[in-house]
Amino acid sequence: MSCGHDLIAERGFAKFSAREAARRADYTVGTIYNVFGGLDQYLIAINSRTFERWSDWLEAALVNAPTDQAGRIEALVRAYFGFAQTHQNAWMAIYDHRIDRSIAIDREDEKARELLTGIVDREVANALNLGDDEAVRRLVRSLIATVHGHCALWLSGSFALLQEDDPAGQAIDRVLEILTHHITLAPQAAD
Amino acid sequence: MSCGHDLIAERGFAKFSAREAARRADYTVGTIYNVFGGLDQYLIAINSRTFERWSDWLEAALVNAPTDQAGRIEALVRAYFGFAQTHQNAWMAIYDHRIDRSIAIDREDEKARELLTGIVDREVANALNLGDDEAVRRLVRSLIATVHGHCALWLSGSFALLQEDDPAGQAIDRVLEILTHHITLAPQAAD
DNA sequence: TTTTTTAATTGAACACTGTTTAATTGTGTG
DNA sequence: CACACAATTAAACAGTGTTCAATTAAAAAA
Repeated sequence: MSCGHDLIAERGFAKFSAREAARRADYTVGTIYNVFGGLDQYLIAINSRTFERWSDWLEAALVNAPTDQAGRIEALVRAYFGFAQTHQNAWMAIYDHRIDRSIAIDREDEKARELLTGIVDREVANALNLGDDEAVRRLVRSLIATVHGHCALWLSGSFALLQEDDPAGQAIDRVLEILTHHITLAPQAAD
Repeated sequence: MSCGHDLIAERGFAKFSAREAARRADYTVGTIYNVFGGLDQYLIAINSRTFERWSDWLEAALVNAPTDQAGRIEALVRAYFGFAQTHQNAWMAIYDHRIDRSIAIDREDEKARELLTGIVDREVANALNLGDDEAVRRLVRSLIATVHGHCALWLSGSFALLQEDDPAGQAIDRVLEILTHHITLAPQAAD
C-alpha cells in the first residue's frame, strides 16, 4: 500500500499502474483486486493516506504560526500550498481520481477527508470569533474551494501561462477580503 | 476531430481512447499521430474546441444579462457553472489533461484560452468602473481561480460530500464580497 | 499430530490501450 | 503518363485493467 503511495508520488496519477505498484510490493495485480475489491478502492486508500499526511502538515505548520488572527489564516493557506507543492503528484492525484457514485466510500476514508476540513473549520471559526456552527462550516467549504482553485490552477500550469507568480499570496488576499465581510467583534473578557 | 470531442464528452477523459476516436472517424490511430504529432497535441486541440464553445456560451448568456453591475457578474458566474454542468466531461477534460512543459502549445490553441479570460477581463473591468489594465487582469485571474475552485469541487463530487447544494451561489457571494474591496466609484457624466 | 476448512495469493487469459514505423494508397503537377 | 509528395494504413510491441479457476499458506478442528 505504501508502495502504491510512493509510486503515485513518483509518477503522477496518469502514469500510475496497479501492476507496477504490486510488482514493487512483491505481489501480483490480482492481490490488489482481492484485498481492496478493485482499483478504485485501492486509489481511494492511497488518497486517504495523502489526506492524513496533509492534515499532519497543516497542524505542524500551525504550531509555529503567529497568534494574531490574520497571521494564522495566512499560515494555514501557505501550509496548504506548501503541502501541495511538496507533494505535487500525490496532491493532484486526490482530484485526478474521479469516483463514480456507484462506489461506496469506507467510513475510514471519509474520516481522513473530514480531518482536513475540520482543521479549517476550527481555524476559521476562531478567526471570526464565532463558534463552529453550520453557517461557519458552509463558509469554510467555500473558502476551501477558493484556495483550492488557486492551488489547482497553479500546479496545473494554467497560472504560469497567465504569469502569476504568487498564487498563494493572491489566495490569502482573497480569503482575508472575504473574511472581513463575515467577521464579528471579539467578545470582551467579562469584567 | 469533432469525433474526438464527442467521444470525450460522452465518456470523459479517463475512458477516452484515441483508437476509438479514430475508429469513429473511419480512420486509424496512426493518422491521429501523423496529423497532430502525438496524443497530447490531439487532446489540446479537442480542449481548444471546448474553450471556444465555452466562450460562445458566456457571450450568449451575457446578451440577456441584467444591466446592473452585480447582476452582470452574477450572470457571468452562473453561465460559467452552466457550461461546466451541461458539458461536464468536456469541461473536466480541460483540467484532467496535464501537459508537461516539454510540449509546445500552438498559438492558435493559446488564443482559444485567452478568449475566455478576455471576456472576464472585460466584464470585471466594467464592474469596477476601471480600465482593462494589468492590476485588473491580475485580480481577474484570482477571481477565475475562485470560481474555478467552486466549480471543480462541485463537479468532482467533493461538494456533494460536503452537502453544499448551491455552489454557484456561494461562488457569486465570494466574488461580490471580493469585488467590494476593489470597487471604484462610477465616473460621473460630465455636466 | 493429522485432517479439514478458510484465507491469501497466483498465473494465465482476455480485451483493450498508446506508440512507432515501413509499406501502401491516393492526389495532384510537370 | 510518370513523378513526387502527402495522407493513410497495417502490423508489431510493450504495456495496461480486469477476471477467475487453481494453487499455496495459515488456522481450526479432530
